[in-house]
Amino acid sequence: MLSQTEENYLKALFHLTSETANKSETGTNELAATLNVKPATANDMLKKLKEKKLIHYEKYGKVSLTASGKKQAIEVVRKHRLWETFLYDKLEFSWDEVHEVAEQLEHIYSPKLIEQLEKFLGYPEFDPHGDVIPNAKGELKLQVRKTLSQVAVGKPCKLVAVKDNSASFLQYVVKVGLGLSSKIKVVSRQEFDGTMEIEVNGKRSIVSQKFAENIFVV
Amino acid sequence: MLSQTEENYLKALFHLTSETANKSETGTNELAATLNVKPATANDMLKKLKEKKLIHYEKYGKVSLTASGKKQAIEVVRKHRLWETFLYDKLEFSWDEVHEVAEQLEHIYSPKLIEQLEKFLGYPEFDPHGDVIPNAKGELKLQVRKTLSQVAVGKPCKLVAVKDNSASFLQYVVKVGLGLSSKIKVVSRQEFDGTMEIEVNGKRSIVSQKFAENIFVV
DNA sequence: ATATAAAGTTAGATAAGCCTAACAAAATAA
DNA sequence: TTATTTTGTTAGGCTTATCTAACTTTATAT
Repeated sequence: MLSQTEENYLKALFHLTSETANKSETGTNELAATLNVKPATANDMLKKLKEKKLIHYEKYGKVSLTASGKKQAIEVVRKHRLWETFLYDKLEFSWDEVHEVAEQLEHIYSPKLIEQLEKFLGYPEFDPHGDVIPNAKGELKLQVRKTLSQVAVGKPCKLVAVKDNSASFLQYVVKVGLGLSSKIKVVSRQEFDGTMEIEVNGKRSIVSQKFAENIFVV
Repeated sequence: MLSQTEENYLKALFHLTSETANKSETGTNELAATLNVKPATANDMLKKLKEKKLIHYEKYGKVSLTASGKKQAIEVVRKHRLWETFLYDKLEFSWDEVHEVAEQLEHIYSPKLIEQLEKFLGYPEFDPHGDVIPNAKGELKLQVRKTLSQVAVGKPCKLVAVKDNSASFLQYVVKVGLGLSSKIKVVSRQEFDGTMEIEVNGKRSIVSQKFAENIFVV
């Protein structure tokens, strides 16, 4: 069985090499930065994960998950998202509070627990941030979605998910009046720096390009 | 904050020095045996816990919890029992399955999680094994109860809790036809080895003294 | 009252996961 | 195409929690 640390490395690799991230490989430094460890530490773990055949990796080369590594990473993601849903739906946690606790809960080992939790929650398809919850087989629907920053001026769209799950970002999102399924209209965009004006329920706000890049819409 | 390991040592010390165990102190070897580690390992941890003022301990002396240590131990017990209740009441876990998973869940850190979980469960007083769940202040009702082995022949009694929480014991308990609140009549007892015959719902069984010592009744 | 047994302690080792400092390779820019 | 910057690796150390083996203290039994 994998240690919590190993699970965290696999999960980070999964996120860094997913469709959402638009690339299929990553490097030691990027991985280290994601996990808040030094490159030397990440390097040690890469050797270990390669040894266990969970990643493709050669010295000085790029890193990607093997089928086995991806399967295990998805299982962690599945647990994370189910727990987030539990906290949000059943325990009155807010959008920005669920992530941190789910980071701990995702490492609990008990197949029956996850099975029953999923059943108890009514086999949810999406977590509170709008992300797809992989099913028990590790399959996850590919979502067609773009970021708010890619929407044309004048176009209405709907928020389906957020990219960043940090409390600070989510609190900001709420402050602008946004939530899952919010309808957004792009009023204008600055050519210079991508800053845009948006309208949500009649309320207008100015948001940065960085902000808009972290909002997924359809 | 305490490590999982430290929490486990405190919990073990709590159980070994509780009213139920009929003593207020324990030793290195007993503690080590409970936690399935070697005495040398337990000894190291005792020094560390003393340093943190969580236990009373002097070289070659007996061990007991300080007020601070007891408070933290009870918090772990509280979490353990709330999670057991969750698994049993909400996720269809059986009597003998809850303990193992709760051993993992009890170490999740999130005050809000426990608060909300307790509320969600309807502020339960007892866990699935009949043990009292400490409240948020760390208070726990002292239960007056004796073991089945102490019941006089001919006396009827009611199962209120079990001492051993292992799956093997609990499965045996179920096999004999027992569960929480089961009514038991002591039919006879062997003077020689304490083996007793009991009757549960009209069904008679022979049980060992060791078995009877692990059943709490009123 | 002393010998033996039981309980407890110490020293030194190991593995996981992290670090810093020094170095090597690869990518980029002049 | 060479110099510089970025990226990645190695070597050696630290901490936590574990172990074994040897030793010491306390308790028990004759």
